[in-house]
Amino acid sequence: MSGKVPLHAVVAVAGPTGAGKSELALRVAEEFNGEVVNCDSLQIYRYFDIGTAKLTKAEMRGIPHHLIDIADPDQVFTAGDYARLGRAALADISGRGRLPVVAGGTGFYLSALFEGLFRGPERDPALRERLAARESRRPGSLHGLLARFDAAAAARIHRNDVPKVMRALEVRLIARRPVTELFREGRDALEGYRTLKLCLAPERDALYARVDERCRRMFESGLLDEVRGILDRGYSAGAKPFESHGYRQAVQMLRGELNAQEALFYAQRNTRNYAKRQMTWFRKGPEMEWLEGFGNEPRVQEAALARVRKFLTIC
RNA sequence: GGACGGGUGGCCGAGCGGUUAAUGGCAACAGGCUGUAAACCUGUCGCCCCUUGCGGGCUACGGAGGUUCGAAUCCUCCCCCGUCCA
Repeated sequence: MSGKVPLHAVVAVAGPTGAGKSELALRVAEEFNGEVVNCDSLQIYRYFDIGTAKLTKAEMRGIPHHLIDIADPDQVFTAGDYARLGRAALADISGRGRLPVVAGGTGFYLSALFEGLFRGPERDPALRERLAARESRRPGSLHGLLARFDAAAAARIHRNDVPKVMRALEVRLIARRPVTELFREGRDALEGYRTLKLCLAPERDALYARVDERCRRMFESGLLDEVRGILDRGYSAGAKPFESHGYRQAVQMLRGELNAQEALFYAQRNTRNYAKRQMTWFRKGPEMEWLEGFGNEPRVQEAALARVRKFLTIC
């Protein structure tokens, strides 16, 4: 570090769905003159409100929120896009002398924002289409191809994980260099900031109970109507965000493939499974400051605010 | 009362005389993840023991008997469940 250039501060609030990230982030933003930057891969999308537990305008209590409703449902949005927009938001907020508070449960986006991605080519739809066709003709052939072009990558990516095999191949074909080699050149990490990463870690059973309850309320408060509305706007039920839990089941219900009870059951179950995966992701996260409990608990909020206060005095 | 069909590990569901602790799916638990990530993928999964290696022991397919070298698989009786005829 040069020591001359003052570093801006940024706080992140991570944790599994339903842990109360939004509430805690809001609290931190209110307390320290901050603005919230969304880091949820689905709140990015317009019209997907109820099922993504987006805060309403009123719930935001006047605190500016960024990177919410910035993409249409049929738009391809990647971690790279997120990292770019996220950094722009950070710069903008810091530039105005305010504190950016990143909030969200998409671990991959969080790492793309802070740790960065490797410097490689972006996705190439045409190439992918060709590769996908090949794979569907002969399942497993992509992994075989990768083994020839980039043995190291083939060794670390399971042959069944087609999306990752495809990305590795795509990189190799476009950059004409193995991904593993590009990885070694490091990531495009965020610079110029001091970061404090908080991660909510509620007790498992309590979290699951809350997730179940939350899912029920989503259906009760019009998730189905929301989905109908999105489809009425002309978006296909095959659009990416419809693949997510809750929305997937709502679509199936509209098609008559599930009844209300089943839809709720599967939505709850998949959300619980997701929460578990998030915890796995964050557990290994570097330099995480753990907060046991939910983000809306006064006790947890006090602990978080104290932590942030201390962090800001060092900055 | 009669005729069929069925009761399998937390659930669903194969197996129908022997390499079967028992295919598979789900759940559960653990984990991976460098541009679609709320996605995609992997491992474990009856109990106990030597942390040793495809190792050893025990308990398991509604219950009780029986046939057999050997049964979840065949026979008998009983108990449940479903459909149909009365």
